[in-house]
Amino acid sequence: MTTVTIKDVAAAAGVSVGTASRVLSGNPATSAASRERVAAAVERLDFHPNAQARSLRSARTHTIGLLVSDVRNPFFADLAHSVEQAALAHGYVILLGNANEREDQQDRYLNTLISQRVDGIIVAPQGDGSGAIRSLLNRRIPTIFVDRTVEGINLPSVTTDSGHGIRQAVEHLAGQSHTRIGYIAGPQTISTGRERFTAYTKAVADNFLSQDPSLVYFGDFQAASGSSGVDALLRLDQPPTAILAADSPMAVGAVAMLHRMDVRIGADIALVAFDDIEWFALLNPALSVISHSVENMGRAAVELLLQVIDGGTPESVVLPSELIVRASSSTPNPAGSVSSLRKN
Amino acid sequence: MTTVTIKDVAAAAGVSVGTASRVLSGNPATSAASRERVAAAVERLDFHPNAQARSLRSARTHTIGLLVSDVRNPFFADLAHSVEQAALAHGYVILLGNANEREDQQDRYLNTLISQRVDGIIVAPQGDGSGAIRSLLNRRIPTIFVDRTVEGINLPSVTTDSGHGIRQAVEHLAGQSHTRIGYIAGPQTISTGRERFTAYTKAVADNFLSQDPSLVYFGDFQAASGSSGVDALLRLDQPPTAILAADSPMAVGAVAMLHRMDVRIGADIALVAFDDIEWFALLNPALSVISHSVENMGRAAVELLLQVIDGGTPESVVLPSELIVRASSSTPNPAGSVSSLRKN
DNA sequence: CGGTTCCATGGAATCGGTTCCATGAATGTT
DNA sequence: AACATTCATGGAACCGATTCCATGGAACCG
Repeated sequence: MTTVTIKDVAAAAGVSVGTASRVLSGNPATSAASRERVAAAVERLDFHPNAQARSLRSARTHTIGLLVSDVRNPFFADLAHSVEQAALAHGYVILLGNANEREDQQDRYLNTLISQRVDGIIVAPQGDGSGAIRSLLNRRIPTIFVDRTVEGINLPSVTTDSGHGIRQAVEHLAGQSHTRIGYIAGPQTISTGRERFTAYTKAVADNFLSQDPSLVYFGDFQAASGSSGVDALLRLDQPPTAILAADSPMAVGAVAMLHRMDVRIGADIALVAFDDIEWFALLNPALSVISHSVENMGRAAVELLLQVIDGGTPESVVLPSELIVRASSSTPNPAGSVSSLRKN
Repeated sequence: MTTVTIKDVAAAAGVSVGTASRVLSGNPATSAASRERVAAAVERLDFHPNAQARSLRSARTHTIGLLVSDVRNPFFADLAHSVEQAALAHGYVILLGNANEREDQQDRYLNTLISQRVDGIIVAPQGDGSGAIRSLLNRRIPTIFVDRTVEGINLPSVTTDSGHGIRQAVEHLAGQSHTRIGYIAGPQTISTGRERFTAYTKAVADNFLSQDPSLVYFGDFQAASGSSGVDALLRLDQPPTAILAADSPMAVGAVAMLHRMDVRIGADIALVAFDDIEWFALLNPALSVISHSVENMGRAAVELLLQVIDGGTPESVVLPSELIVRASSSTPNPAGSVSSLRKN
C-alpha cells in the first residue's frame, strides 16, 4: 500500500504543503503558476487526499449516514438509491447501514456512524428511541427521520400520509360489496405500523364494515408474517373476502400463501398492498397497490438534512399516497366465495 | 455538536490519555483499576471515539467498500445484505457504493473509497479496467471482484459458473422440442454478459438448435432492454418459441412486454431467467430460473477479502448455478404457437 | 518616492486519537 | 540485601491534512 501524501505532492511541485493544500481545496489565494504545478504533481503521483486527515482537521466529512430498516425490501432499496443520487448531486457520499428491522443492529450502526463523524444522518427508525438515538440528540448530530418517526422525538421528517391511500382502498373495496376486509398489520411499535392500522380502523368504521378484531393479523413487516397472516385470516369461521397488507414484503408473503392454498387472487379474494413495487404490476392478476413516491421521499430527505446541517430547522414533509386499482382487487362475486375453500 | 474527546475521558477518569487509549483499544497493559475508571467515564460522558483520528494513526479503518452495479437489482440488494452481514460478523462496516451500471459513477465511488482509506474493496466491476481500477492496483489496495471480473486484471474473485445453468436451461428447452431459442444477452463489455452469451452459443450448437444470429438481442442488463428485446425477437419472421434472459431486470422487462403484447408465458412462449428472485416463483405462471446462491457469494467475498487484507493471496472461488424448472418453461405446444400472434 | 494595501506563500499549530519510550514501582531471583 | 525483570503509566511524537499567522514582494496611491 504505497502512500502518497500532500508532502510528496508539495515537494514534487516545489511548493509548501500549505500552498499545496490551498490549491487542492480551491482556496482562491493561490497563483496560477502554483495551481498548475500542483495539479501536475497530483496527476503524476496519482494522489488521493486522505479523507481521515482532512476531516479530522476540518470537522467535515462530506458523508451522510443512511440507516434503512431492510435493504432487501425493494422500497428501501429504491429509497437508498434515490437518497444516494440526491446526495451525490450535492457532493455527499452515503454510508449505508441496514438495521434488518432490529433495534440492536440499528444501535450498532448508529454508533458506528457517530464514530465516523458523518455530517448528518437519515434514519428510518426502529424502536421507541431509548437506544442510540438518544446519543444523536444529545450530541446534536443533524438527523432526520424518513418513512417512519419515533414518538416523543421531535426531529424533522419525511413521511407518507398513508391515511389517504388506505381510506381510498377501503372505500374501493367497500364499493365492491366487501364487508369483511382483513388487514395484515405492521408492528405497532413502528409509526407506520400504527398510522396505517389506525387509518384502516377508522376507514372500516366510517364505511360501516365489519370491525371484527379477528380480521386483523399483526405481522412484522417481513414476508413470512404475510404468509402467516393469510393463513390465520382464511382459517376464520367467517374469513374476509378482501385483504389489505400494510407493506410490500408482507404482501409478497400473502401472495405466496394464497398461491399455495390455491386461492385465486382477484377472483376468490381481493388483495391490496401498501407500497408499489415495479413487478407488482406484472403479477397475474396485477396487484392493486397504495403507492407513494420513493423518489420524492429520498430527494426531500436529503434536502431536509442539508438544511439541518446548515443550521436550519426545516418543516417536516408529508408526501401523499394514492390507490392504484388493478385486477387483484376486482372481485367479481365477493360474498362467501372463499368460505368454500377453507376446508383445504 | 458537543464533542467529547479522549482527553475528557482521561481527565474524568484521572488517568493519562495514553492509558485511556490503551483501555479503549483493549491493550493488555492496563490495570483493572484504570480499566474500570475509564469505562465509567466513557459511559458517563457518552464518549464515541473519533474514527478519523483513530485510523489516521493506525492506518486501519475497519471499513470495507462494496461497489455494486445497481442496488435496485434485487440480486445486488441481496448481495449487499449478505456482504454486510458477513462483514459485520468480522467487525467491519461496509461503505456501499452504487455504480448504476455506469463507469463514471464507478470511478467516482472508487476514488471516494480510496480517499476514505477503506481497508479493502469488493467490487462488481464495470468497464475494461482503464479507469480508477488502475489506481487500486497501483496502490495495492486489497481488492476482490465479485460476480464479475475484468479481463487482464488478475485479482481474486467470487463468480458464478453460469455455463452449467445455461447449458441445463438450453437442454431443458430443447427437450421440449424448442428449436429456436431467443436470447436476451447482457452487454459484452461485462464478463458475465460475455460468459453467459458464450455458454448460450455453445449450448445451442451442441444441441443442434438454430444458430440464427437474429435470435440474439443485446441488452444492457436493465429492465427496459428486456422489453425491447422481447419486442425485437417477436417481430422476427421466424420468432423464437422460447426466450432466455441473461439477468433478472431484463427478465422483468421481458415479462412486462409479453403481458403488454398478450403473449401467454408458459403457453405461447417459454421463458427462463438468469438469477433467482424471491417473487419470480410468485408469478403466474411461476418463472423458471437459473439460480445461484447470493448468500454464499457474499460470504465468500468477505472471506476472500479478509485474506487479502491479511496479506494472503487466496484462490478465486467459482460457485455453481442450477436450473430450476417452473411453469414458465413448460410450453405445451411450442412449435409455431407464437407466429400467429405476430400480427398484433 | 515613501507608505499603505493586497496577496501568495512558508511555516507552525492543530484536529483526536495511537504508539513508542522512559520511568518508577512492584515483584522475583540469587 | 542487591539486582534483574516485569509491568502499568505519563508524556511526547506522530499520522496527513487544514488553517492561522507572519512575512516579503508587487501593486497602488498620493
